[in-house]
Amino acid sequence: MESRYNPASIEPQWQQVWAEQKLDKTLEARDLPKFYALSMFPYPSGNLHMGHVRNYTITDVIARVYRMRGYRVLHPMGWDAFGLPAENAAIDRGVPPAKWTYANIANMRAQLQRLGLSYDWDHEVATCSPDYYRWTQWIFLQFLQAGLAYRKEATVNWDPIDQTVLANEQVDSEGRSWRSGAKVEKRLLRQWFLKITDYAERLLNDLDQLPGWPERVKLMQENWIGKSTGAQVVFKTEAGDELPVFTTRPDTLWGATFMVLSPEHPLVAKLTPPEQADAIQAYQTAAAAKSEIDRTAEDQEKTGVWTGSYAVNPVNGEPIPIWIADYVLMGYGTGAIMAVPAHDQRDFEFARKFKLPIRLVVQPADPTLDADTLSAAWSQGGVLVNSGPLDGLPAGKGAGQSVEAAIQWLEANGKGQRMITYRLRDWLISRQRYWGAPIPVIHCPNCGVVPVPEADLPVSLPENIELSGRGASPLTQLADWLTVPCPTCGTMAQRETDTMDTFIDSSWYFLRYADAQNQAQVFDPTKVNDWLPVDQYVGGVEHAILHLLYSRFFTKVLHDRGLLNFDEPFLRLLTQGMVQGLTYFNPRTGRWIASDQVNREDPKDPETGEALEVAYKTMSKSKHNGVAPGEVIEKYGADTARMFILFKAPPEKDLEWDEADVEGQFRFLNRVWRLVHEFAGRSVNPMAAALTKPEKDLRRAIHTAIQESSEDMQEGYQFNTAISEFMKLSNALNDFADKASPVYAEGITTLVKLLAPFAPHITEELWQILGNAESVHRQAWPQADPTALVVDEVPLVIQINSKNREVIQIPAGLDKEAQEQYARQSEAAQKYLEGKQIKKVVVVPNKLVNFVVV
RNA sequence: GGGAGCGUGGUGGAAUGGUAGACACAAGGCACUUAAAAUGCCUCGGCCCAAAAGGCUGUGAGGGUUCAAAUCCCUCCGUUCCCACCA
Repeated sequence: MESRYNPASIEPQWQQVWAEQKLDKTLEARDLPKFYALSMFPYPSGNLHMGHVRNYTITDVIARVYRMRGYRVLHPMGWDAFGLPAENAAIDRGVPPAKWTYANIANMRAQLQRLGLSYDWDHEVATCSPDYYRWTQWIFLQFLQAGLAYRKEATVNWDPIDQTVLANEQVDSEGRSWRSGAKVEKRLLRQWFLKITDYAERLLNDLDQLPGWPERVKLMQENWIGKSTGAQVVFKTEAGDELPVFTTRPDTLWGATFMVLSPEHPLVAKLTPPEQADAIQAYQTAAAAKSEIDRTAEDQEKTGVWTGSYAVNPVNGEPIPIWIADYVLMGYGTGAIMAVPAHDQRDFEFARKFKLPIRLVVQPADPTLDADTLSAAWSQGGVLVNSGPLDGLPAGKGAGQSVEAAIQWLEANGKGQRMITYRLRDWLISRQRYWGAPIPVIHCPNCGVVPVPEADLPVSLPENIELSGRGASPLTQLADWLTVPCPTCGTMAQRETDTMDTFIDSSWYFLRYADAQNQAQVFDPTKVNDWLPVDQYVGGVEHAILHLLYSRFFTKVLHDRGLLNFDEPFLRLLTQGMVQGLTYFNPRTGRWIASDQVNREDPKDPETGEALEVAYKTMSKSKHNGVAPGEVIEKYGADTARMFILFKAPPEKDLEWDEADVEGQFRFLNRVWRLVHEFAGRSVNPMAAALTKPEKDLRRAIHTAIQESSEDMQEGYQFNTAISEFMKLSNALNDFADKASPVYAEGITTLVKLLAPFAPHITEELWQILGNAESVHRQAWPQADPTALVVDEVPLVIQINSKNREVIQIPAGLDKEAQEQYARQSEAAQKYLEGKQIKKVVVVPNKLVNFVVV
């Protein structure tokens, strides 16, 4: 009867049974409460890494617990399948991107299935499939109709040797093309944008509606949207041209002693007298040659050139010189600033370097500042001085303070107006790439930009192509594909050859999952409104900004188009930490060495014999750490891998993968295996009228495990402490003598059920060995019996002057006086209270009594 | 420079105002075994005492609030992440 726990044989066997029985099919019964559990879908790179395993295991446990609690659960999986790696692989190996991608999907799907993840594969989507991108294109047309998609010029990275557009990630830190090594140039192209800025205010405000999101993610989104309130003030040049500036500190306008324009500012040429022209042009050329990185680098010394012109400060009529400097960016605000050196550090450094005047307009009570001796800009509080109508006001942004007063004064005197700006830019979605969803528009010489009629969707991507990595997108070379009659006038016209940013594909996939196979519509609104919003979303914190913001934007737009009855897609969000692998580092050679080549006790470089440093690296980014999920699963089984990754650290924290610790989880599962096998087939005594003391204690242990692990799963998903509860229960069962007791039987079945969402295969096997025909995954999640949790006695801590002196057992639930009486009779009290005067007694019911004595 | 977080045994971590170190990993010892593996049992923050009993001390450092602080407040140190010449 006794058999060894052999995951390699039972796991695939049960996976097959579950697949045949469609155990993980999504329940559609409308009378059950719904739960939508979602993991961020992977890019099909070809292989699962430990970060994936962690992500999907977390969501799978949540989905399984909700099923056992009686919910109908949608738990789908799919593929974020468009993107650059497929093109790179195509160039390197001469395989068409589609073929490479689908092969990877097949491979990774098999790896996911091997982990025992309870997906309903009937809801699978792949963003590169025409069934999917047809609707991505349809949604783009919705944006176009809503006036939320438009074209404007924007720069791209241009490789002059390969004659191709490069993604930012294809440009190295020196500004060279990764493939040709050519110095990358900037080129202007007309490209498509989505007007996410129209939604900036809602995307910001609605963060308040997301109590189930981590605060730090909301804060990151808030910072990314970057709302700032201030004023627009128009300065005039001597020639009468207008130079609007945006400032968050309009109260310091009286302290503006010069202006700075971005070197690219369109008025620069006009402002420059001939004698300054050479200097200005030289500076502009130098600024243009600087890479983004150089220009935004920290501790960059201030540079700049005077244009030779002056502007008039509208609040006091003073002429102030106009400079250009590369620390002012054309892409932010108006590309021009008023400089207040006394109260802005960058302006201060600039003024000191070029000997420009500094005028104090905020004077704090202490220290008393003097513009001549100022060592840094004063950006803190104080009272306004030298500021005409604002003199004497407290500096600050609140009502009645200087900023608000300044805005009101500017508006009343017609010198400027209140203005709100956002750091958020419109979303550039054009990619000069092949492997993406084609933007469904046609350029007609007569009609201009014409949307492809919905009936003609999808605009399919020709799949059998060859990529060279040189020249323009292959779409521009395919005459058959490129040339089509204009849908409006019939003239021969050309298709748009840009494809969409892959972030578009992933901004709506969670909607399609609810109705993945719909051929007639993007989705049936009834189904989507039923399943959505997502109840629990799980993924890496690296997506905290872009993906989550774009998905929220899409959901709001589709809501406003009347397609959805909700406008926030994800109710609760869990951002899981990274998985890192143990590696060794040789500080002299700078080489990383995999852990399996090094003796842990005495890490030495296998080639040079030098001592090594221990380090952890992110699994997905390092090739040097030899731990792939495949090997671990082969050696210990999927259940052990799942248990380990959940037990090792709380889900939000980074996790260091160390194979030595995996053994511990394997041993725990083996112990459970033995416990159940030793029990199975035994006869169980009938329930006696009264439980013995050990039975009562065991019953309390059982129901404590239920109670605690259920709480751990409810609040914050503390899988690590939930598993430790299972271990405690297993230890209690192991120590329990009367194996024929009905309470012991209750403990065994409870343990198997509690463990089922975590280790689905071994529990299914053990459940069957216990004589059950139905799957353990169809059982109800155990309920804690409050009567079993009741304790007769509690430990009481006796403190004298807050120092622990003794622990005694007292009856539970005593009133304060009775509890104090027990405490007074304790040995510690007798010993330490003798001859002392009691100043105060603190009684915490069922916990402690503290005697404060002198 | 701005924002957020973290800092607890040899290690991962537990404890969110009330017995610090749950549950594990590693390590050491013992039992079983011809032996090994597996398994079971014991010890395991530091210091004092021959040992036990016991005592003192201990959650990055310093201070504060409280009968009571890993937990709350202030200052500093270290570290991680995000953003950043953002007007």
